[in-house]
Amino acid sequence: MTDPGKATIYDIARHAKVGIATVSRVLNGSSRVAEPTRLAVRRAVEELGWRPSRAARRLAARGAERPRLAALMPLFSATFYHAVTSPLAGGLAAAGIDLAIYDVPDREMKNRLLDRVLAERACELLMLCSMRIGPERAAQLRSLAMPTIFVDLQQDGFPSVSVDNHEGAKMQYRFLRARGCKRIAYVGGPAEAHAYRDREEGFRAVAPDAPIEIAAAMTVAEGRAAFSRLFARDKRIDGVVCVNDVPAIGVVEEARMRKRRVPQDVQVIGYDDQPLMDVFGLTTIRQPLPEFGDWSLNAIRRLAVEPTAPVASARLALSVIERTTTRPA
Amino acid sequence: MTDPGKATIYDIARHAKVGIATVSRVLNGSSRVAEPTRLAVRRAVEELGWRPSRAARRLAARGAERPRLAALMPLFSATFYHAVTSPLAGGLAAAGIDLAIYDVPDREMKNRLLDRVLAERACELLMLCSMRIGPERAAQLRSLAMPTIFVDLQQDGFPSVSVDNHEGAKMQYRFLRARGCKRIAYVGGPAEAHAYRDREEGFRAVAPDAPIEIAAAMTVAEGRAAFSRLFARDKRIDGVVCVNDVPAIGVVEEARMRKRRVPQDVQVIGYDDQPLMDVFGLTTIRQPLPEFGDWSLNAIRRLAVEPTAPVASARLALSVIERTTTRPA
DNA sequence: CTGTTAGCGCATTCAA
DNA sequence: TTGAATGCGCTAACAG
Repeated sequence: MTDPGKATIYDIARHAKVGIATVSRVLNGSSRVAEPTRLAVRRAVEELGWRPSRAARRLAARGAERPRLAALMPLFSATFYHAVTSPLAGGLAAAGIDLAIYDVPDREMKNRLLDRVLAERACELLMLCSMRIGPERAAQLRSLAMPTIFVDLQQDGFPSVSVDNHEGAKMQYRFLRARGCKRIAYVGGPAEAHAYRDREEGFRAVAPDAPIEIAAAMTVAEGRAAFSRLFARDKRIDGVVCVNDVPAIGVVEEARMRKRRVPQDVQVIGYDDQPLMDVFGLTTIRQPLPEFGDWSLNAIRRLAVEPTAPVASARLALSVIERTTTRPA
Repeated sequence: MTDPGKATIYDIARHAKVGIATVSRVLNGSSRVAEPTRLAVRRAVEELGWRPSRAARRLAARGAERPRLAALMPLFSATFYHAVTSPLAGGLAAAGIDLAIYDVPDREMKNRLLDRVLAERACELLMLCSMRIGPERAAQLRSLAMPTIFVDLQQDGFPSVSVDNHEGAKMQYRFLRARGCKRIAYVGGPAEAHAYRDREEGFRAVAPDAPIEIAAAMTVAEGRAAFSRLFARDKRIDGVVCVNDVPAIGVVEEARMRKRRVPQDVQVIGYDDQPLMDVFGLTTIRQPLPEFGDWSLNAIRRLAVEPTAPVASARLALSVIERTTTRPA
């Protein structure tokens, strides 16, 4: 029929031959309305495909508006995602702040979403996870006075909470070295992820010549495959640094499958300290993920009250969680 | 000063002794404004603590509004949460639907949030995960014509996607029986969770006299503790049905710690088939979690277009994933 | 029971 | 460069 979603209560009032107040009444189920008129209105609503306008309703309702946080993040990692959104969602609800989540699979989508969200002024607080922005975008955010925080990666000129991924990879390398490894290899992840790229760079910085294999999908199976390739290149590998715990599990499994004892023959160290890694006994780098969420929550609460408040960035400490895939010191 | 957030551009116009159009101009950085006036306005904005009204802006902007889905769910389980929101978030973005997520830690918060969201008409689509509602709430949703779907649990009169948790527990029990278990015990979860309670009821229905212990926080450690208690009550237990994979891991570990061989002496079956369970070799019940997300996405897309569209509920099939914590048939 | 009227807070012509 | 007026779509008095 008519362009759906464009009809207003005036249209349906005319169509049903009643006043707009009556329309509003049946729409809200408030006060009593004669059955015939109510039906006429309902029918008009159906026929015209009317849809309420949130904006108009909110405006007319005179109710206080809740600030809204738009959180853009790649949802590929269940643990990361949960670790940050869980404290956030709970705390924001208590603080009366709405949370809108947008999945950002790639850079193109990041820009599309950002354009949209900013153009529509869909939020008054912005949180960008695991991504960075260019200078023009930064300028835009500033000129719009949009309070923005970065999570997982640093961004010049904006508050952020992050860890030093370069340093994390170096810690992994040094740890294996200190445990006696002579031939250390690296299992990396997809370079699209800044964090993974940073880790790989950090590793490269301390071990320029070490062999590197990529586990693109970050699965256990890919970890196994990566170790197989590494092993084919050099059977004397005695240490493997992994960009993430999951492929690290695969590395351990495959090594054992090939009769290499872990940690006697090959030592393995992961990254993240995901759930259950203690049960596996995987030595790994712990990222304080819950603190990402806590910091974000506090920053957002602060900015919700005072959008121009200065917020100090946080660089969280990494630590080695020593378990049984590496030898005791 | 004045009640912050209550100031309008009229207030700041008066305060800065200019017209509201001018205020609007400096606020939007549009067209040229004399530097002195711009500063005056900026100052007024600061002093009055003015905050833009999303609703008014959207209304004035005349732009089309995106429908919004409010998703209420308990965020306690990372895997469940991720499995359903991930496909949803991606698909909704593509469909031009915004996703607002609300953490629902308990029933009280559920009602508070529902009251708020409905009162504020903060969304035009509603998704309720892992929860049910009473008749009065159902009537309210219907009278508001709020399209609502239920995920994880069935709700009479509304479309839902779910599995049969009663049946799942029975499958677990029967599976162990078929593998020769004579004395089967149950490790349950917190009764606040409908799904866990349903599973426990299902188990009870087939094994009225079996011992039951609860792992309240659903951790590996609690699984261990639960088995310890079970073991103290009856050393001849030869099968353990678990409400969830995580405590199941604890059960396996503790059993082995106590020199019970798994699966020779004690067989264990979990529930969920969470990530990495294949590596652990845990026999478990698989819930098709990604399908929860897919079904939800489709249902929401449908309802976004036609709010009154009839949507068929889905009851997804459970399956036993046989691994090495149970004996071969 | 129902229609008329007046805003809600802002962006935007249109004049000045 | 600026201000007054208009309208966005809806709710809520206020009359009838």
